[in-house]
Amino acid sequence: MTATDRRERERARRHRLIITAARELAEAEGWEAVTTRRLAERVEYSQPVLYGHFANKDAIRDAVALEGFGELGEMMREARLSAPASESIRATCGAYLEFAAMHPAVYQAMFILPTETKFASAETPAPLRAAFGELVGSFGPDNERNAALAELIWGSLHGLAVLSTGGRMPPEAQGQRLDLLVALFSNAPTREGT
Amino acid sequence: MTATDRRERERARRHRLIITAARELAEAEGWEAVTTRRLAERVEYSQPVLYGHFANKDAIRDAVALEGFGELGEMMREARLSAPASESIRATCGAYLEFAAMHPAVYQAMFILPTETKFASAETPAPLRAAFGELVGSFGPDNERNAALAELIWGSLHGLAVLSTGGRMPPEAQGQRLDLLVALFSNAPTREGT
DNA sequence: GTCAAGAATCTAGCATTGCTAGTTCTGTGG
DNA sequence: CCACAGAACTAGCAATGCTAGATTCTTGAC
Repeated sequence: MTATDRRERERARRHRLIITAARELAEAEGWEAVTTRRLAERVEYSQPVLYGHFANKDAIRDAVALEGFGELGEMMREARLSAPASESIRATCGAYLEFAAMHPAVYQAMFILPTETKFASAETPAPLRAAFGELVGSFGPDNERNAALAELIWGSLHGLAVLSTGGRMPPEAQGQRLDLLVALFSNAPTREGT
Repeated sequence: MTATDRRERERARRHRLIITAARELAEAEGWEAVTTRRLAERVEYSQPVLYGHFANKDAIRDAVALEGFGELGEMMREARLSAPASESIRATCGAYLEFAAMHPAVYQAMFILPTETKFASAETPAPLRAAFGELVGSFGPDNERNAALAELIWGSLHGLAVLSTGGRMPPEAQGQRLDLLVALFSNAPTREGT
């Protein structure tokens, strides 16, 4: 069945093509510029083929987001491993903010725009779990306390990322904010109470 | 000139009517349901009158946001004043999160959706400055250190607010997260370094 | 009171959007 | 070589933000 086999391969290739085209277009001109017509033109097919691959436009964005979760996890992992253990929080968080600044449109698809992707649930996709695991891991062993700290610092990082790329907070001072944030979280008491 | 005077009054009344109608519709069904047609129907005028009051649809949303900044500042102020001084950070931050949870659509217009409103600039509208001032004030006198802490905690609060209302973080645990956040920020050293 | 000037408001329409029904083309198996 | 299945396209629908042009309504001079 090499015939249908080849078809399968070509189909997968086109699937990837659509995702990367959407990503590039979004990164270049923002998600509001990603219309089904422009996207179709970009991949050199007509609109209906997009719907042969994805249920609707949002599903395409979700696919871009999923790709992003993988990359984000990878970036945080590498940053943590290539830094001394005493700096693992700082390195991981720095990688997070760097990713958000480098790929604002992908970041938007992951964490800002409406999505069908399930967070903190049984159906949460593996790359997302892995990325969050990196954040927890930077605090040490995976126990309840570190998970809580990781969740909180994730919230903080997300806030900083989104407010600065959205022009609501001066982006220049992001480094200082990160320093301050890491300092506060490193002072965290080992048990609750002082 | 009571004639033109009355016209002026009616015009102002309708201006307010449009804003509150947009707000209610957004809060009830989300901003994507706020179309110019539905909004026009709701205020019982035709579409073009909307454009006699606002440059475009986004300007209506910005007007809703501006109203929100006033209310948020007010809420934080009241919370801080009716709490013991030792709890002012906690009270102010609690009010922030409460506002975000109570008025998700308004919060979205203020801090998430694209906007023409200038943040951290000379043209920043007074209600926005006042609201941020409340946050700074909860840390004590308005100096550089407290401003930096306020900016950072604002980022953190925003992250928590947006991730929990967006279904990306379980909303039930918001109280615990707030406790943890406030504990970390209360431990902040007075001068940089340990 | 009448009637033209000007303001206020509406109707109707444009271009663009996401999505799809129905037709045409293409390549494969007999 | 041909009939047929699947793939791709054309053309269109309903809804969107916004606006030009027609229409109605108010106002003030005579």
